[in-house]
Amino acid sequence: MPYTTNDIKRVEEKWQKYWKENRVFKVSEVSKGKTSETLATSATSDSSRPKYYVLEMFPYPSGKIHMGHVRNYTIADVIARYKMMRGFNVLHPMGYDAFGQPAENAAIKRGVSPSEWTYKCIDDMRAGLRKMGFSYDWDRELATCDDTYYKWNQWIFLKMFEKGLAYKKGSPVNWCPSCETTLANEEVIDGACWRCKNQVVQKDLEQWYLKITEYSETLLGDLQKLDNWPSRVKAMQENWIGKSFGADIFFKVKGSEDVITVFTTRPDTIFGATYVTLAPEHPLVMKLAKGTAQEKAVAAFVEKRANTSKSLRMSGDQRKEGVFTGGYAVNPVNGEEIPIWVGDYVLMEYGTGAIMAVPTHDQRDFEFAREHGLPMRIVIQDPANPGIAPDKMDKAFVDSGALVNSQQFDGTPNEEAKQKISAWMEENKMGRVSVHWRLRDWLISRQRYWGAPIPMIYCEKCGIVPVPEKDLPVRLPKEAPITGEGGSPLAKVDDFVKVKCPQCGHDARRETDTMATFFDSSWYFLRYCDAHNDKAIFDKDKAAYWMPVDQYIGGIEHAILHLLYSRFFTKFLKDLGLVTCDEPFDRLLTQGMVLKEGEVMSKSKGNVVDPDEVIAKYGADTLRMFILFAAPPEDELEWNPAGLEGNWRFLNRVWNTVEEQYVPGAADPAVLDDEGKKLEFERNLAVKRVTDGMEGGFKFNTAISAVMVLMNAVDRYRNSPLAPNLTILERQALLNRALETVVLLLSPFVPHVAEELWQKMGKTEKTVAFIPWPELDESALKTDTVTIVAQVNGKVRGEFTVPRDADESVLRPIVLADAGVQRHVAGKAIRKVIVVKNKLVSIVV
RNA sequence: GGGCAAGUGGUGGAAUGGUAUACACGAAGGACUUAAAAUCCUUUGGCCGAAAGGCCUUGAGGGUUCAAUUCCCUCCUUGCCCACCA
Repeated sequence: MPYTTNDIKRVEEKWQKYWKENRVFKVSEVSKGKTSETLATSATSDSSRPKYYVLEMFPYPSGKIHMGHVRNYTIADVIARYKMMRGFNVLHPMGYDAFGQPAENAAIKRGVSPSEWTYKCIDDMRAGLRKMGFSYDWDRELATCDDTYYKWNQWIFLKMFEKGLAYKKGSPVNWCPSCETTLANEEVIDGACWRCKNQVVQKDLEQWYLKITEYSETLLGDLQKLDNWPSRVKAMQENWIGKSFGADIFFKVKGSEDVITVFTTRPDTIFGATYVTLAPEHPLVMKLAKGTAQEKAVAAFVEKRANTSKSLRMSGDQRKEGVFTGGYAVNPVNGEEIPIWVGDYVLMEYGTGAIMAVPTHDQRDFEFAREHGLPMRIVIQDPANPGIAPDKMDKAFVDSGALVNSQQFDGTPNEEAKQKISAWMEENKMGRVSVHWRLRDWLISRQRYWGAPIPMIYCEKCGIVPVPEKDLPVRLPKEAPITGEGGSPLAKVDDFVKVKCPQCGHDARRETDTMATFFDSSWYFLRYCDAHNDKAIFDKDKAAYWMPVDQYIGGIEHAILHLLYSRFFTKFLKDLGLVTCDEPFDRLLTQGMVLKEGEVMSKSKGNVVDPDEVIAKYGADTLRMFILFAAPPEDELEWNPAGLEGNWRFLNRVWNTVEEQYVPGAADPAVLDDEGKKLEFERNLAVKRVTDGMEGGFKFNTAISAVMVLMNAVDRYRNSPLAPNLTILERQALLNRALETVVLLLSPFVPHVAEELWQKMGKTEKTVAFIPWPELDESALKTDTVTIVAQVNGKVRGEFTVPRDADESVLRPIVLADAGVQRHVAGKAIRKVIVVKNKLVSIVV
């Protein structure tokens, strides 16, 4: 019977039901050498089996799964199922990153509670995931909005507070006026809110921060351990952490006790500093201007700057504006008095908020100096332009050269001078060698409702008091006035706010901000190790068994935020003694986007293809196969209905061939005929190619193509004449073996069809997911003869079938006897013959 | 401006120094059919040629090598990330 739409539905529902009811993918860890109970249908759990933890980035439950999810989770599912067949004890969990703003927006728009809306979405999501046939251990499912989960968020926060890693400070923060909440630096993209794309402004607020900077050095250094991460993700993190080596240099302010410390990565240019520039927010700016003719101009500049949003400043022409402060600084290396300016191109948040300007050797300083007519002095000679005058330069010279105008350092190559001058300055107390980081502490408080409450209490007598551990979780009140306006909704819930101080017992107020949702997702992979523990965040031994995640899969958009925060949390929890690994994710695969007509599929572009519709027409297996076959997992994937159709036809062909050609019970032949040998060769070649594809970087597209090649060989074998020394049954046995291999090799990709065909083959002992992966018979790949090519002067001139492993003495006469080769060799002297065994003979004339 | 990828038939893509274009899609022709769908078979990088065969071809140019999509240099294009970070 051909494979029709009805069959797909029947077969896919049948197996999804079977997997669910028998909890086939429930996994048990081996803890303290003890084996926990396991279901008969799933893999037997014995301590000799190595563990494998496959994880995909859990979804935000927006309602329905989309093609991006389908791609992400299909890739993970193939890996999980393959590892199961290879005998690993596989943990493959799923959950929901369920806190966040869309739930609040839905509450405002539709009047449903965020909780109700979210749990409904989770139900829909789960149904969508089940329809794809993913091999999750559903017993470990979690949602970050459950108090059984966020209780431990709060617990981590308290531990961080205890260790001084969570602290509150007032400072200018990124504020999204549309979302009415603060944002982390990482959440501001091109000056706009990452979620709503509105312009972000700066606001002075008291906020909670996590001291991620405490881990800068190890977050940077440990990137080196991540051999199996894409290099570009590592590069992005490296950039983001941004370690700069250089020097802090002390400039005394003329006529005052004040000292301006500048940071520079170019101490070699110190003799070329012709002015100093301060950031507008620098505390000395107004002090310097006070009482000078510049006072008004400086005040106006600072004011104007304060009223310009960061995003506006960064957009536009980036002309360098600034004014003279009226003050002078003394260059410590030569006693020169140079003017102090305030300029908008100097950022208070980076370095010391002050720079020494060397216009000849820094392009920004150059532009500022030109704009404002400031002096320049060359201190590094451009080898291509010796003796050029500063006013003849059209841009700063930033390459290497020897020092000039630098006293005792004249003639020193500048790279060498960096070290020498720094050391010399340090010795003479003019400066010190220093390192600055781009990474800032992580702002985690949000003025929103749908998040984990920050477990802190404000008492007039005792100050900031942490909620005692025994009082966790601090539950989110069910009802709160969510309007999207006027700050934290929780502040308006009296029952929540009013609390007794845990220390003195007097009236106190709760913190009403909630945690950024990236907090929730920074440790969920640890909770999966022991998802229902109500006594502890997780059992240490269980985490030690499962961690690190062996294979993590998700989108490149999380290359910085989520992955950096997760690394930070893992390191913190390791310091607490709860985790044994340094890094949470051993291997990382970043899957490419799904495109349609060259554009990313997205709701806003209106070009989405609904997975449900595809499943209804072709089934989940066809969808899975198309997604895996059309492009390697890391590449972009162009949605192609014709390709989908092609994969559907292939599955039909496999289905029909098994139904019509597979006859159980045939006995293997003692000796193979030539056609049989060929089939066994192709069968083993497919095993080798699929296995290599799985082990060497998840090349699913070529793995599937290898199975297609095997199917082509099966058809050829069926249509070949029966050899005289074989019985029909013996021939049948070879065909059966090949078809069994086809089904097993395909099973990680198309599990429903594979289960059904496996059953049709009469193999009912257990689900196909735990049948051992086909073994490779290397000897079948060693044919007696091989095809080699002959090249003359690097060009292919002939093809030969020769005995395997023949050497030059055998090959040379065969090749030279060939007419095609002779045409190009005759009459010329043979200078060299190169033989690559079983591959080619190369003749140089 | 800095960093990282990538560029191969009509299309998605394959090949990690050794037969460039595997596998699939699409297209063309054929078989089956009253017909269509489905299925099956054949052909399918370009140019010259009746054929045998020859020449060209992996963004462009150069280099290393008997041999380069693959290694090296220069340039062009596209995508992504970061960015007045001193």
